[in-house]
Amino acid sequence: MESALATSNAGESKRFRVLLPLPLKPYDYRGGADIAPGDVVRVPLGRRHAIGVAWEIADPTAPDAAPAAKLKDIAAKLETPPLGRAHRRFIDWVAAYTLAPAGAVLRMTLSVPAALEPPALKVGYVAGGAPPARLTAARTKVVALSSDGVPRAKADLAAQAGVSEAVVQGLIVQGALVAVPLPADRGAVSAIDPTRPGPTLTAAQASAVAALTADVEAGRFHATLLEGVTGSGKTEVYFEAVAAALKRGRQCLVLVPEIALTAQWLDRFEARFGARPAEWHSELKASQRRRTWRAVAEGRATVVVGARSALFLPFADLGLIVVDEEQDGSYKQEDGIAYHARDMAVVRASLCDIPVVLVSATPSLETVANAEAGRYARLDLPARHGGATLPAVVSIDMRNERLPATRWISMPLAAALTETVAAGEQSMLFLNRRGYAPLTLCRTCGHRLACPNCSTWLVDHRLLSRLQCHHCGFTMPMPHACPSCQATESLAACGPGVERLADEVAALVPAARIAIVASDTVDSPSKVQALIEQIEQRAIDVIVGTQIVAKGHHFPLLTLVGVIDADLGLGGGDLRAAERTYQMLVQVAGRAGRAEHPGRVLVQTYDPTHPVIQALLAGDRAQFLKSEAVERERFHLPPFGRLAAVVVSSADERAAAASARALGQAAPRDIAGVRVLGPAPAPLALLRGRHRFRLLLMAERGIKVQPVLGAWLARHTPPARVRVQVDVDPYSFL
DNA sequence: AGCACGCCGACT
DNA sequence: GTCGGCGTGCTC
Repeated sequence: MESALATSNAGESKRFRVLLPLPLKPYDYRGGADIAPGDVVRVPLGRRHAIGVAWEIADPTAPDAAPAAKLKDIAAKLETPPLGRAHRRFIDWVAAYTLAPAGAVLRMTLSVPAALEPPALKVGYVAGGAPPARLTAARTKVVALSSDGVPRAKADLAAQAGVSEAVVQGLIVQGALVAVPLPADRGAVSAIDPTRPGPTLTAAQASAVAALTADVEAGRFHATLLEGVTGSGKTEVYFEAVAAALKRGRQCLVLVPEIALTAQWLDRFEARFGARPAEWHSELKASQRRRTWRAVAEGRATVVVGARSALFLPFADLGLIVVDEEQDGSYKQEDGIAYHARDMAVVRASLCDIPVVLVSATPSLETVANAEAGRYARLDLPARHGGATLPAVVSIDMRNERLPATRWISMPLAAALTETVAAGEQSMLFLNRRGYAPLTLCRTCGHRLACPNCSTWLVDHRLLSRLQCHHCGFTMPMPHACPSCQATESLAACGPGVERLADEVAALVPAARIAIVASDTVDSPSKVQALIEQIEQRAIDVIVGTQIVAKGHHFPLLTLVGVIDADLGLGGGDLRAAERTYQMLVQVAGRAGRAEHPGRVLVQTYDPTHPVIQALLAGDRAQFLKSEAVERERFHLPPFGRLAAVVVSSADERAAAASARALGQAAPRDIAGVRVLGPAPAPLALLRGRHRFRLLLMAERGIKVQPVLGAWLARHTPPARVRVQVDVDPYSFL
């Protein structure tokens, strides 16, 4: 695959640019004829060694080339599959786009240092050499077991002989057992079988499959939006595209927003292909991570399902990328290198020259715009069951409800809840707030319990009996007295979280069996599985949950959905607030009445005339997208204009403010179609102990913002303790 | 990111 | 007099 090295005499050395997984530019090293671009190498760096990738052959005459006298030799080439040219170009592309040092992007690929080293040699032991000196009963067992000549690891030998490892160790020291190398555990080869017969497809599914299969077989870049409501069979359709790529011997990557929610997805995959795909997410154990990384690099893992970071895995021969739930906000990485995995998936597909499929029931405005402009093909799947009746959505105007300050469930919703539980059906209440109460204040002096590291209130988590900051990891026990005025019995919970809402449900419907579902109560795939089983077995009557209940699972008996505070996400002037809230509410509403049971959705709101609420009530998605697009176009917001956020932060507030001001002064002024707003304190002015200021660059659509940003930021070098982070295409305004 | 160097406060 | 805090700077 690699371009052949120019013919060179053996032993002659070349200059290589070596990219290290550090926030540095590439450094030049000397390498012999055994080194080729893409090789993973170990190089001396200062007084230590570092692992990096031979990126390309360097030009010694380049103006910024290091002087020959500074060059050091590449110390070794590691036994890791080389990083292909397309992958290296992808890393360079992401670095250029996000204005991050290429080394920092490489770090996302070389995220498992242990996988780069040769696998630890496993040692087994066989009987041999000296017979044991004092033949105890325990030693006899070990000798008898090992006399068959089969090498066993120390722990296996001890376990199988029923003795402790100390006994085995004693025999090893004596020389009665001798070490022999065990064959390295290379991990299982994928048992995923694309030739198993697929499901029977509807005509619409079959034609979508035909289009995607043709793309896979052409083996060329092509982006497709696969759109269809839940239950329209999108997953079956892209499974067939996966099968087509596998039949051609190529690897597939399926990106999903949150791996914890994919137990049902994994079951479906296994039902179709006879085995589970490799998983990639942050909760993997070190050993699994190492094995999977290696298997992906060596091409043994044929299908990977993973969170956004899986996009940087070193696939040996990627043939297809699928981005499921492409509209999901969790694809956007905010900290460190700010990138959008959906957009970068399209870039990776383009550089690898392979198809990419964006899948959604409610595609993002960006993706719809790309499809309408003809940049993406569009495949629509109609609902399968003759148009499963959409649940009736009704709004409740909370301004007329006059609820006491410690209640959040309106009369109509309370009545519906009681009826539904009495009928033996299930309900779901949606409130996007974890914990018991979002704010605790002192009734005596008015003091509010705030995070010491962030400008946010501490959230009362009664299930843990602690206060928690949702932005940094800060947590403390609930104090007995007010920290400010020392008054006791004076701290009051303000506002609802799901835990408190569950209390209210329990008071309203004492017989109801309630499950609180939030990222902190259901935080592992096994807990998700257990919860789903409980719901399916009708052991739960009311689900009270945050946004994690919005997607995924099909519960046939769920006939009532109550949205507690539909306006919650709409404040704050975030450019995507309306879109995000609408998507979320549509998904939540979609949980109701999926089978024969008709469902209903009650939406509590203080602003029933808001376009988001109106669109939800009317069930008119197209109209909503259109009016939202008009708004964004008017203000030159994405996708009709470009944004880049610059966040200046430091533990030292004055230093951060000074740098932010300096950047404001240095901002480009005379470029047509570009303007810079700010600096202003960021909405989260203090985050994890750092004071933050924001600047926002707005540009017309056709303008490449990276050169503008690059030139701008080069005009001010902040002191070391001040960090300047750039977010091209920011999602939130935090 | 490491790991050095270097320049100011509390110890043997 | 030294030990050691972590601010600043460099690594081909």
